[in-house]
Amino acid sequence: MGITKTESFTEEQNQLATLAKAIGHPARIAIIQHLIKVNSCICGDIVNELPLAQPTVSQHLKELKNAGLIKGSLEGNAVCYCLDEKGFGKIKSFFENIDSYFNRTNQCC
Amino acid sequence: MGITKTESFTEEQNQLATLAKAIGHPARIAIIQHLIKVNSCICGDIVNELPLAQPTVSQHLKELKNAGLIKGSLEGNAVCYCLDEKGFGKIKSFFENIDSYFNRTNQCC
DNA sequence: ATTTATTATCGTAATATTGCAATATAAAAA
DNA sequence: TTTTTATATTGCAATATTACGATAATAAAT
Repeated sequence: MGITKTESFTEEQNQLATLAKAIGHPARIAIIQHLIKVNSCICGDIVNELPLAQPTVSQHLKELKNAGLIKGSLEGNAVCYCLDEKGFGKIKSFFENIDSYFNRTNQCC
Repeated sequence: MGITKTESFTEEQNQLATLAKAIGHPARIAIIQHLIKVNSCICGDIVNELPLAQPTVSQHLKELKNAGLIKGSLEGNAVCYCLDEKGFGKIKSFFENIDSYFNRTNQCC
């Protein structure tokens, strides 16, 4: 098949999976890290930062945008990108739950 | 191509991507959530919790195990699964960085 | 020893992802 | 207006992922 059985899972599960999946590529990790590093919006230079062709980078940016992890606003003929708190906020509580799990539970296996 | 250019990225970027990718499927989110919920190792009943056939679940468990997100130890003819702090620890600091980014930076776009 | 229960592996079909060349689009600059 | 610059879209080939039936492997139970 190759098709995920989305309808069999809760909306929350699908949402978290979508976010994690969007993060789950080294190029997209690199984009996120770059946006953290420059600590502000960045216009344009993302393509120069990555070892990938421009259409490939554009595609990765689109996926991050669809997931709500970055925002891009037109700034003349360039686009200004920055991290989007909305997407990251959603996945944050998931990892906080895991953190509190490890804080209250001993490793058993 | 369909092949990720792993060699073009840092080891950290590839590692984080591998972890996020492993989390990035609703069935694997469901497995993780179930392990949190029962708050201990769980032997066997994971297949019954998911709307997927046994081989599919087994495959998802394997991926989580390979990523270092869960551990499984033999317990008779069953297997005892629990979350693995190792994998989650690696991805934790990444999200902490993002958190501190949002704490010190105003949304601009 | 045979059966039962649990998990893993193999094989395979369907679909998704990755990457890029070519091309399109759109705004600024000349 | 033409050119340049920056980004997006299309089309396609290569590879990866998802799912499951069939089957294997292993240990407990009978």
